[in-house]
Order: sequence, then structure tokens, then C-alpha cells
Amino acid sequence: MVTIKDIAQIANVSVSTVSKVLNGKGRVSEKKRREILKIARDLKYTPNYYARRMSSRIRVHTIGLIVPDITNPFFAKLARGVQRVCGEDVLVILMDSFRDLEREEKLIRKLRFFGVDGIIIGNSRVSDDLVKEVSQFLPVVVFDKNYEYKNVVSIVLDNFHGAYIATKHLIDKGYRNIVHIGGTHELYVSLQREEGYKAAMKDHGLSPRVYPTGYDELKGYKMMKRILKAENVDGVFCMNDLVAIGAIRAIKERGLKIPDHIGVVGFDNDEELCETVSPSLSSVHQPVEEMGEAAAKSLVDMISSRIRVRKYVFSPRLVVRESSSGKKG
Amino acid sequence: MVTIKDIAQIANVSVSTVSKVLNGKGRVSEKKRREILKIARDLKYTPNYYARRMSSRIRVHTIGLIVPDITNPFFAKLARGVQRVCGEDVLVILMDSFRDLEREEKLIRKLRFFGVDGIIIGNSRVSDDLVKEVSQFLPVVVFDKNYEYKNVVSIVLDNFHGAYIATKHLIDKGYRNIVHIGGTHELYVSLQREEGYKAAMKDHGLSPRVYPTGYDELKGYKMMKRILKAENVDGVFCMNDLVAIGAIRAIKERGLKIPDHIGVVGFDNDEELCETVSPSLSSVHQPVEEMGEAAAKSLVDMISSRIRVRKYVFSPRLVVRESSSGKKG
DNA sequence: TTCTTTTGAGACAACGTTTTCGCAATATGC
DNA sequence: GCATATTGCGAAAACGTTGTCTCAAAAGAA
Repeated sequence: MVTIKDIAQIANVSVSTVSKVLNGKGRVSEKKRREILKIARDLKYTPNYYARRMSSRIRVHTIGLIVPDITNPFFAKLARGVQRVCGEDVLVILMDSFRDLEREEKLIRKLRFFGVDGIIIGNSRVSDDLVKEVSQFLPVVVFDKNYEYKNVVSIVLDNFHGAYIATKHLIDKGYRNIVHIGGTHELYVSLQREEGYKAAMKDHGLSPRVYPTGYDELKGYKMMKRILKAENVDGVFCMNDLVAIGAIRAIKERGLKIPDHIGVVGFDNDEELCETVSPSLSSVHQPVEEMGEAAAKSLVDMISSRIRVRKYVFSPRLVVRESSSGKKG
Repeated sequence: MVTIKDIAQIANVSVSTVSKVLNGKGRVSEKKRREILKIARDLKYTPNYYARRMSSRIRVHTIGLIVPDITNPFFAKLARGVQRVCGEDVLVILMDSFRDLEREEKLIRKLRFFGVDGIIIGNSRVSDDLVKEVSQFLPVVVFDKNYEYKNVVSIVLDNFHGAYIATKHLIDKGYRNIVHIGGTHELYVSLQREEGYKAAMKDHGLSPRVYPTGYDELKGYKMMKRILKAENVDGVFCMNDLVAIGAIRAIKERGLKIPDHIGVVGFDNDEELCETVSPSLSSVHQPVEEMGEAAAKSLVDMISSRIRVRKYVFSPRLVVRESSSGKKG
């Protein structure tokens, strides 16, 4: 590798002079400046980041982003948002923990070991202890959860509101017997969505019925099948799109029409999924990319210890498609 | 930050001794060893990666992975594969170029600037010049393209074979008037898939008909519409799943039944997509994760200058679903 | 006891930069 | 022509490690 020394030797100057020229600092004569620049170019010199980082105040920030599953469009979008704000001076190290919490812990330590300047944790299931520990050393951004630790910023979606507008939309479209297929409450968001649903139902004089289950297509399918057997339903608000897709399958199998007999609304608005399924699925959209952007920005703010916001709250909006376009008959 | 010096001071020893203990090298008395280890733990010492990397032979490798769109399941899976092989001693820096070739170039330079030890380029549209330039400094892995440069490894899928078995499958299922909705040939793979299709058709005494278009759902939809107007078709082999989804939409709109009247097969086997669309879509599966794994492994091999393979060829397999289950009537 | 070997530990250079300081040489002001 | 200000450049320390080399002390062999 060609170093600053090599350049200095060829140009017959000291390393300090070369460094000054390369960084545009200090005073160097125009003549030498040109000469040194030319040599550097000819030699295809690239500064050694590691050395540079050692000797000076860092000017380039590295931030680590850990997601439980990069294959999940939600996290892919998050990653996009984070990367979008990162110009020349920020490097994002993206890591996939494969939904394995133990691996996630390891990765976080690995990031620390590799000397990142801050960490964004995409998984809301991460343990509080870990967040506490890491935030002692580095600024941290987390999602969907509030922390009171210094050095931690929370980015949350107003899940309550999202669930509320989704439910209200079904009511407005004429559906009345609306159930909610929700999650078990180990995910904080599932609780919030449930509450939003309940509030909307109550505000309109309807009685809420919640069916907790898991978060994937199969869980949604099975639960919907059970519900159809058990009671009279004409509307379903699901805690996410996957569950909704499962529910749709169950409803179709039963010979019922969507949206004529039953209206369905999901959550997350995974476009690919929502547009592909038939009928296309209405869903609550999270501004995921924007949330990722906010995460990166606030992390950089913390790193350079500028103003610090403790919490960002984003508002969801409803994307209406065929699956909830109104009851008939 | 706590450094080795701090530990040395507290333990009343020299930095060299601390370093030896921490690295398990050299001879240190059991008593001091314990003492130093304890202090390091209490102080939550983390070695400075940058300093370490400067002074010694590197033991930890960083590899950069650039993908055009992390939101695309294909590249997300690739990223998974790459990350799967990376244990303690390898760090993956994943970057999304947002389908912007200029940005991609910048990112590659950025990676070089950040001192990665090798680069995996996920985008087969990358310019040859860039690959050439980068490979002068770093080992590079590319996909779907062959290079003769030293320091470059190619990982390719046998697209010809994939297209061949997909087409043959349609023929075996009783379809005869099979068309191919392909890509424009700026993507090398599109050419290969087209050739595979043609070969299968000719081998069975059928005449191939190729309709080149783009790579997304809308392009597939429009082209299929045109085809249905223009000629008598009972089978479609599409260059990817997105195009196939578009074709399915056009076919359904026309009032034709899949697979009864027309059989459809896609390429890439994006499970989420293929299983969600109705009828579910048969598709040629690429072992993407395995390819990512191979990429990472061979890159690490090159970095540590062990044996070097110039090219890896992977075989696709067909996943049969409803959309091609046989012609009726 | 005396000589040799082993053990434990510190001093110091090196890695490639940046940055501060000092000092000549030149330019400026009177 | 002298004092002062400015400019151009290099020497050297520092960043946190690792690794080599040296050396004293302890242990072993005679």
C-alpha cells in the first residue's frame, strides 16, 4: 500500500507537508501543492482510514444498524431510510441477526468491538439490559419502545392511532361485527394496536372482540378459520399484513366474498404483498423509510453531541384498497 | 474510553504485559494475569480496533457488500447468505446503492476509503472499468458475469439450464404454444434465459417466440395483454416473477383460466410473491443464499490468499406450484 | 558455590496519520 | 536599513496497539 511517506519521499518534502496538502490545511506553496497532489494521484493514494481515525478527531462516523431479518420488507425499508441520509461522511454497517436474539447480542458487541460510533437497533424485542449496557458506551436508537436512559433515542409509531383509523374506516364502510386478530403482548406494538381497535369500537358503540395469535400467515389463517366457525363476523382488523393474508385465505376457503361479505384491513402496508393478494389488501402504512432516516439523523446528532431529542413519534396513514371497499348485501 | 494504558497503570505493570495477557501470548505470572484480567473486566475494556489493526497483522476481515436494492428480496437473501458465513472474525458492511449506478461507484470508493479487505458487488450491471479499477487494490466478487482479471471471482447461475427446465416443464404438462416474455439484453442473464427457452422449444420441435420487455410487473402486464391480442398462446415462461405476476393479471383480465387455459412459470422464486398470488406461481429457484455464502467464503479465501477459484456455477431448480399444473380442455 | 537455563516483565519501535510548535526565509512597514 | 510580520516547511509528539528485544531475577544443574 502506498502511504503518505512514499509521497513525501518522491516529492522530497516531509510527511507533514504532504498531510497538509492532502487535507487542505496549513500553508504550503502553490508549486509544492500541485506537485504533491499529482504524485498522490499517480500513485493512486488512498488515506489509511484506520491510521487517520487513530490520530485525529474523527470526521467520519460509522453507525451500526442491526435488524432481526433483512429479508423482511419492513426492515429492508428501514435500512433504506437509514442509508439515505448517509453521505460521504457516514458509514452504515448493516447486520442481520436472523431473528436470533443471542446472535443479536453478539453482533452488538461485535459492533462495539469494531468501533462504531453509534448503534441503531431495529428489533423492539431487544432486552432492556442490553440497551442499558450498550448505551453506557455509545449512543443508541431503538424503535417502538421508550427508554429513560441517557444516550438512547426512541422512534415510535403511533400504533394506537393507526389501529383506530383502520377500525373506524371499516365502521364507516358499513361493517359492524368487526373482530381484531392481534398478537400476544410480548410485542409492545401489539398491545397498542389492540387498544386502538378497542377504542374505535367503543367510540362507535360497538363491542370489541380480540383474538390473540402469532404474527405470520399460518397463524392468521388458523385463527380466522376458528373465528368463522365461532361467530358472525363481517370485518377483520389484523395486526399485520401477513396475518391478514392468512385471514383472507381462510375467508375465501369458506366461500365468503371480500369485501362484499367481510372487510379486511392489515397493518404495515407491505406494498408487494398488499397489491399481489386478491383482492388487494387495505393496510395501515408506516412511514418506515422516514423513521429510518430520523434514526440515522438523530444518531449523528448524538454522536456530534448536538441537540438531542428523546423521542420521535410518527403518524401512520391508511391505504385503502379493495379488501375494505364496502359491505354489500 | 478506557485503554490498555489505564489498565497498566492500575495494575502497576507495563502496557506490554497487559497486551500479552489480553492476547494470551508471551509469559506472564498467573497472579498478574488474573489481576489484569479482572481490572479489564471491571473497567469494561474494549480493545481499540483501529489501533489494533494498525499495529498488527490483521486477524479480522471486513468485507463490503453492495447491492442495488436491499428492498428487493433477491438481494436481501444474498445479504443473508453473505452474513451467514461471517463469524467473529469477519465484518460485513452492507450498502444499498438505490439502483443508482453513480451512487454505486461512490459507495465502492467509500468502501475502499474505509479500508475494507474485499468487496462483493451484487449488481451485475456494474461497469467493467470499475471492476478492473477496484480489483487492482482489493479482491472482488461479482455475480452473473465473467471477468478475466486477477483478484476477481465470478459467481453465476446456470440461467440457460433454469430456463430450459422451466420450458420443458410446460411442454411436459401439455402446453404447446409457449411464449417467452424476456428482458432487453443489457442484462446478461436475460440473454441466457432466452437461449435456454429457445433450446428447449427447438429440442421438442416447437417454434420459440420471444417478446422482450422490461423487468417489472407493469411491463409484464402490458406485454401479456399485447400477446393475447396478437396470437394464440397456452404457455408463458417469464424472465422473472414480477413480470409473471403482471402476465397473470393480464390473463385473468382477459377471462382465461390459469392453469387450465394457460400455464405460467416465473423465475427467481420469490416465495412471498409466488405463494401469495392466485393461482400460486411456479418458478425457477435460484439458490441465492448459497450463492451469497460462496461469495463471502471465496472472498475470505482471496483475502487470506489461500486457494482461489475463478468461477462458481450454481444450478437452479424448478418449484412447481398451481400456475403450471397442466392444461385442461 | 558457581554456571547455565528459564521465567517474568519492561523499554521501545512500529503501524500511518494529524497536529502543534518552532524556526528559517522572505516580505512588509517605517 | 532595521524591526516586525508573514510565509513555508520540517521535527516531533500523539493516537492505542502489538511484538521484539533486553535484562534482571529465580530456578536448575554441576
